Amino acid sequence: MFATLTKFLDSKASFSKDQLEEICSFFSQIKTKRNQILLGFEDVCKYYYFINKGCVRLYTFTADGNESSRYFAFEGNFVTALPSFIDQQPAEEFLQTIISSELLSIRREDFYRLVKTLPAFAKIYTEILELGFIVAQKRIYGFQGFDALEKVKWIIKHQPKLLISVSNRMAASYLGIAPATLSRVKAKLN
Amino acid sequence: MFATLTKFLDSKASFSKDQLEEICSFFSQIKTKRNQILLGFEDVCKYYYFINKGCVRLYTFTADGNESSRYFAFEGNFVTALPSFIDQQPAEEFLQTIISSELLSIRREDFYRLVKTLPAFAKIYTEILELGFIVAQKRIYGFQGFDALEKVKWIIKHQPKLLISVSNRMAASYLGIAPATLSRVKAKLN
DNA sequence: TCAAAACGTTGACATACATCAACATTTTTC
DNA sequence: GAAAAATGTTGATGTATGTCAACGTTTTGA
Repeated sequence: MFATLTKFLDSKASFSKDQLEEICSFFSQIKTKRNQILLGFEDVCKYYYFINKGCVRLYTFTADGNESSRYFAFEGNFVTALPSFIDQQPAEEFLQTIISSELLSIRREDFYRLVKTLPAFAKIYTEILELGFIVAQKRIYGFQGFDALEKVKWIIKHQPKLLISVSNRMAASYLGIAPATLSRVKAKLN
Repeated sequence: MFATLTKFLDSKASFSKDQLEEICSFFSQIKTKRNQILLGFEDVCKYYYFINKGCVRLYTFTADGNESSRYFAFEGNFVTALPSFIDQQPAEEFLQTIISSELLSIRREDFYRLVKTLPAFAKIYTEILELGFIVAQKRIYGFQGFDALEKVKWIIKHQPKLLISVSNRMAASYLGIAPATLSRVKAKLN
């Protein structure tokens, strides 16, 4: 149950067996269904999730009422609605398992207690923040000045898993284009 | 010379007089001219900057060769090309003082030494990361689904300083619209 | 202080892409 | 396993905004 998590932790910093056990003791397993909402819009986010199996999507609605996907997290990664998790304000996004998934959740208090008490865990948190920042920046700024075709090519190159694992509609909403446009671009690429 | 910086630090965490002095001792003052480049594209970023006076812009060029402004930092704030600063890869952006400015710079090694040795300073760094992440997310995702008019209204509401302090061209490139479009939208708002 | 450069504004025009709709296909659910 | 719902595809059409150009104004730097 904790194999993937301990492997992840070990790859990022060095922990003793006891420490790993202590960390794992704070996580509970959750099984979710397809399209299950983990966090609703304007909920305050209380949990950090580690994905044992499945896929979690972060998404929201734009001003004109369209879905906008922000992030897809797959097996072996942490995910949460970070802004809300950090400052405990109502989230401006949803967390959803788009396929039936197996997650490990840790409560915010426990998470921050680990950050406070285990320097190696604090280091992992810093890395998550740094990496999250970098990835978000690259993704978003990388798209600036790209037309639909270039966006699709970019995503095929940098996140090939995405177009395979995720519906056209969701992928399109991640790329910031209409599903019809994505469909046409894909046709052009064959 | 360090008044603004110590005020900033004190507002974020508690330091002893000695600690503040130690921290300040790592900063050197720089005076820059209008449009001076602090960090070129593909340079590796070695410094964190604190702005005593002036304004620093983070910008890059899009695939189609247009300038794209990512961030404007004003007096009393830290700024750097974070992705490059963190992982020491060539920056995919420029750092520039758009008006003549007075900065305090700290070298990366010194910065991380402070993070390592002073828990209060580490806390500030974590906060910078968290806040940077949140601000970047809100800004960028906030614009999704906005047309030009809505973007301009948003910026007037949330960063009123920006349209005043910054040229039309730069503001437009921050909003992801053409200068001509910004001009037209502003005319419409009067 | 003045010439030169940069910038802002406005109009005419072009175009990528959204939207809508109709139909085909796949997936879900009971 | 059949009916229903969701999704993907393709065509026709509209529109917001980019681009280009011309001109007036402001800023700059020697």
